[in-house]
Amino acid sequence: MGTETGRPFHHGNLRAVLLDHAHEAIRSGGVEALSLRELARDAGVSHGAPRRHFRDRQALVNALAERGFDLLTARLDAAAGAHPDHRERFRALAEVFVDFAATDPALLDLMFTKTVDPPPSLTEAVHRFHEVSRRVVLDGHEAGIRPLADPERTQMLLVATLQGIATLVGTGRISSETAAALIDDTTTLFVGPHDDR
Amino acid sequence: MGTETGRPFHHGNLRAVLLDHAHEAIRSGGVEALSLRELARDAGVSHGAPRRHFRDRQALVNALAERGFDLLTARLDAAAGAHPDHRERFRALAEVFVDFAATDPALLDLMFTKTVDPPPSLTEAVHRFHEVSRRVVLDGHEAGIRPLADPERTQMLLVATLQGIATLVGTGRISSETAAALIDDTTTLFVGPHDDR
DNA sequence: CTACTTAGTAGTCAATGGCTACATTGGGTA
DNA sequence: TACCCAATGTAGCCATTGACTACTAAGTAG
Repeated sequence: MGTETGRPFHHGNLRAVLLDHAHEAIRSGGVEALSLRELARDAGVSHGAPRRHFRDRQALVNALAERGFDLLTARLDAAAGAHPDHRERFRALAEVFVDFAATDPALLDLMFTKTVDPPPSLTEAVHRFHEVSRRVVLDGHEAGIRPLADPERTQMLLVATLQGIATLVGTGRISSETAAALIDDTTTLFVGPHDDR
Repeated sequence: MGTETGRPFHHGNLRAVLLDHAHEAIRSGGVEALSLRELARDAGVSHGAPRRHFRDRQALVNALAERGFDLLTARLDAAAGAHPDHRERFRALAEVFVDFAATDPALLDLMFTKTVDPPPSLTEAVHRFHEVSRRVVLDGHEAGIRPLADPERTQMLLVATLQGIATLVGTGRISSETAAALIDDTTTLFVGPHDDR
């Protein structure tokens, strides 16, 4: 997937190394702290080398966003697969989302920032990301759990809600405890009140 | 309000002019397109002048975020005041939010980006922003509209949801039409199904 | 073995943020 | 009124950066 060239050449796999360091850089310092030249230095290559893999700074940012979506999608997938019960699966999804935001606020920010002319690979990554919640919501819908009439819209509203909670956590405006409570509430709204008989 | 000095001095009111131009700049080009020197040129002052009003680039960004919150708060207030009916008031709030995102995606992005060590004035602006939805939700709660047990959490979840929808609109991932539909759905979830007798 | 493509290097340039020393201005006050 | 002083703006400087170009090295395919 993605635009991997993959084969070790002069350096090995510069592109992957650059992305790793870039990820690390934004984790401590935000997007603004990204510098192509610094990445080059970190990787031990000349300042022009990154240009062979990323047309410009924005291309690197886009690649990071794509990586972010792939990462989040993988975690959501794993969480969904680990819980057969719909309610638990739903909760697990939400928790993964919030955890992602708490761990990597800058990356989440990138992923939900407007990009003019996003590359097709990014658009595809976003699509794959939506597929996870889409499947979960559709499963619930078929099992009779229908908070709204249209499951497509339920899914979109769910993504919006989770992204919103995640953003509040990522920006430090609510605590992890509050976020956990909001996940409870979201679950109540989307799959109904807990049935503790 | 905020940190206005206000009195015309050498230039007039450089700070306000800089903020105006900055707002305009990010509207067409995002945060990355912000340049202190370009702002100075636009305002017809030397490149060092902005430094008297904003310690560094980040301070300008923070001031923009603050302005964004004040702007959004004012619009939300106006919308809330214009609708006595709870359901309509709720809808109006949501619509203002989404409209704001559609018009000013970069500003919304700023407002919900992590800031290390935000200035007190920004924190206060955020607080005032939360007050609007807080009051609306509490009013509804007292009128018996209680989607969740705790109104505080209802309010926070509402903000998260609206911010989420707004972000999806702002980033161009959903259309305005879809957003309108999601507002319907949000209203259904938070105020109950429409009662068309 | 040779030609071609990909990856990386080295040097250049304009623009930027941030710093410092200096000039100007207007309000408060002795 | 005259003076002082803090606020405001200026001018010059520097390191860093993103982007561009010409050149070199290294694999690969014919």
